[in-house]
Amino acid sequence: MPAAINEQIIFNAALKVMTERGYTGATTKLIAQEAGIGEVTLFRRFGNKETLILEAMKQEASKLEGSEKLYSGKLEADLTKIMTAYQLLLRARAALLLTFYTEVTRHPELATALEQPKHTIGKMLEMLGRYQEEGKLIPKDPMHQLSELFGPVMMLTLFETVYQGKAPLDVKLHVRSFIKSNRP
Amino acid sequence: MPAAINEQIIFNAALKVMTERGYTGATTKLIAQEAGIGEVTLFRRFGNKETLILEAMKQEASKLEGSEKLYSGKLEADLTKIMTAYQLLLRARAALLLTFYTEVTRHPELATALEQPKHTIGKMLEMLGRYQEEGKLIPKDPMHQLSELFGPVMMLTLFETVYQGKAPLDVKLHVRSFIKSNRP
DNA sequence: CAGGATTGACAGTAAGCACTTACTATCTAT
DNA sequence: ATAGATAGTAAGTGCTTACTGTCAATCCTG
Repeated sequence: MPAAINEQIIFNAALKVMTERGYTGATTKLIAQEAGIGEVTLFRRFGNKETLILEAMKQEASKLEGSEKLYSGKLEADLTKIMTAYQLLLRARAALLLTFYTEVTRHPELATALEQPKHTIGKMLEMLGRYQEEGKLIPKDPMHQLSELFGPVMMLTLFETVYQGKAPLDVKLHVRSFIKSNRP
Repeated sequence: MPAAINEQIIFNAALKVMTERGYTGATTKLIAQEAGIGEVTLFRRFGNKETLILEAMKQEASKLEGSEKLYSGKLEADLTKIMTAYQLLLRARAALLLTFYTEVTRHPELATALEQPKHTIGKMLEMLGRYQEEGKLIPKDPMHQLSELFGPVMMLTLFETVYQGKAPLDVKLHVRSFIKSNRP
């Protein structure tokens, strides 16, 4: 039943299969099945598997782009805001992020899909640096400070699949605790 | 040149190849090459690939076993000790742990290899609970507290491969900061 | 030094992979 | 109504995979 195929359907299928089975495990046959289309269509549209996966990854990564500005001058509000968004994203896409990460080290061609997230992290580091300059945070490597914020949430979310039944971290409390130990 | 083959050589090769290429990517041919033995030997010794990988994973996981007791009564010393050990382990085996984790969700047969790490984590949670009872730590979900300790180190280590040139977290400072925000 | 055990080397099998080719069917725009 | 673009189906290519069988060479033990 030929009709114009929405690329989003293909991307979603590709990412879903790749999340479940990794890069090599995500066969074109399975992706086509998941998307409900013919396998040949994938090659007609994207040329090869690598391009298909890469475009799907890039498109997903582009969703990270928070167009809003991170810095407002109110430290606790800013941190709570990005942490809430990050926790949501992580809970929804934890497995995908992990797969992204491990597969990128194995297939360096896929690294271009990481530029967007890198940029977003850069903006967060800038924000922390600015609060440091204002004397609202201890001056230290902003990357370390970011790890103190995001690391616990990341770890809890990842462990959720193995150690089930754990309540998620309370973001507001966590931010307050972070500020408490990072206040000059 | 036939001679009794040390199993450790095979396990190391299997884990190295699997770390670099994942479960399906770790072909028996590559593992044999890495170990410097004939591919057929692998099947004679382990029967099939799954058993080989599983035994290699289990053997590696068993090294996590800290026979020493975690609780000494001195909070800061205890935390610093396990954090130092953990950071070392993570820096050496970050990619392996990540591969463990992602592959386990894809090949549930491999899950038995996770029992040892689970047990070790359980003992850490016990230790934190005990310090909570003594009033040396805020009472809260020990898993959350553990995430505050390990999460930042984990995140920094994982990001090291992508964002290079970052100085590792100072464990002593991190522990002190953790105690500061988790003191009643 | 004899003999059982273990090895490597070589060959081969069935299945699955990415990808191609050839053809037919449907939709859309004119 | 027709042409061009896009879809599905079916078959097949060459390669790689896990795994098996066979056999001679080498080691370790008694």
